[in-house]
Amino acid sequence: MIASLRKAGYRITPQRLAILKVLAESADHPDVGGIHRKVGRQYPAMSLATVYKTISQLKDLGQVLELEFSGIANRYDGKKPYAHPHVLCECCGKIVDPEVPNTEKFAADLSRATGFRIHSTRLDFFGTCPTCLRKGK
Amino acid sequence: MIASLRKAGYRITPQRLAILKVLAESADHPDVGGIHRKVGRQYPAMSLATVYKTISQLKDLGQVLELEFSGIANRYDGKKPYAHPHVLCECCGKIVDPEVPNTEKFAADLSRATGFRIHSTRLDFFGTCPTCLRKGK
DNA sequence: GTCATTGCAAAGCATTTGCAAGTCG
DNA sequence: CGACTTGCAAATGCTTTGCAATGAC
Repeated sequence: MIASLRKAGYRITPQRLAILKVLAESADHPDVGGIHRKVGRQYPAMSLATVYKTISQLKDLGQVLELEFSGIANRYDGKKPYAHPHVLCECCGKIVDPEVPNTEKFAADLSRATGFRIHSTRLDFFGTCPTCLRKGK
Repeated sequence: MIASLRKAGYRITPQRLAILKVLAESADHPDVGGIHRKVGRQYPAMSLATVYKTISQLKDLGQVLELEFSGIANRYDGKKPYAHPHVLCECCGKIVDPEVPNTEKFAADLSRATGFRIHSTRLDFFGTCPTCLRKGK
């Protein structure tokens, strides 16, 4: 990620490094608020705007995947920055990456059927996770 | 839709009828602004809030499918109010329903693999439609 | 020293909510 | 008539933007 930013002409600031670190280490698909909170332990003056701006650059460079939601804050995946299915628990907000084969074939079939050129894919499933189910929904 | 509202104890007002009419007749997955604009030809005083409230009720009754997007307004489908794949043109905003088989099987496999109980599904594809491609992207 | 970046505050949008006035049943 | 609805305005929550001060290279 650092190399990618440098190559694109962006400057490497301590704030950015801290944000990259959180993104690279988080397996839980955090939202901007969550990233800001974690980085804030080291940089209490960090602005939300800085997190948004840095993520936007990483997104443009293809280093981070943005999971868009309406109603709730977008979530970010710095570990697998390419389109893949997600399952979200509507009870606790947890997001997991299920094993699903042939997701690209899906898009290819679709492109053939509709004549669209497909740029990106969104395969999301919403439900209740095993932990929340056990707690009685 | 009318019967469904009445059965649920909601009143049938002229404003609601006009909104239902637009939803039932629109094949282009309109957003709230678009619905409001169309209904406004007959009811210039119609409030956006009324459109939002009516759609929310229809959503609860399962009579309308809400397509959530972040960044752009949500779109609504009153013709096929159950989860199905969509392809959206990022250039002109057009949404089409492609033919894709076995989408329920997808969710079933996933439920087995993750232990989640799946409530709803989101299969969206983003790209450029043939018309916009022809116009040179 | 330059120019990108930061942090703050204000603006922007889609959506929701509170409430007085109006109306369906 | 009483309870549900309407329409307005204000509020909310996430995200973006403008701008002066700061800091990377």
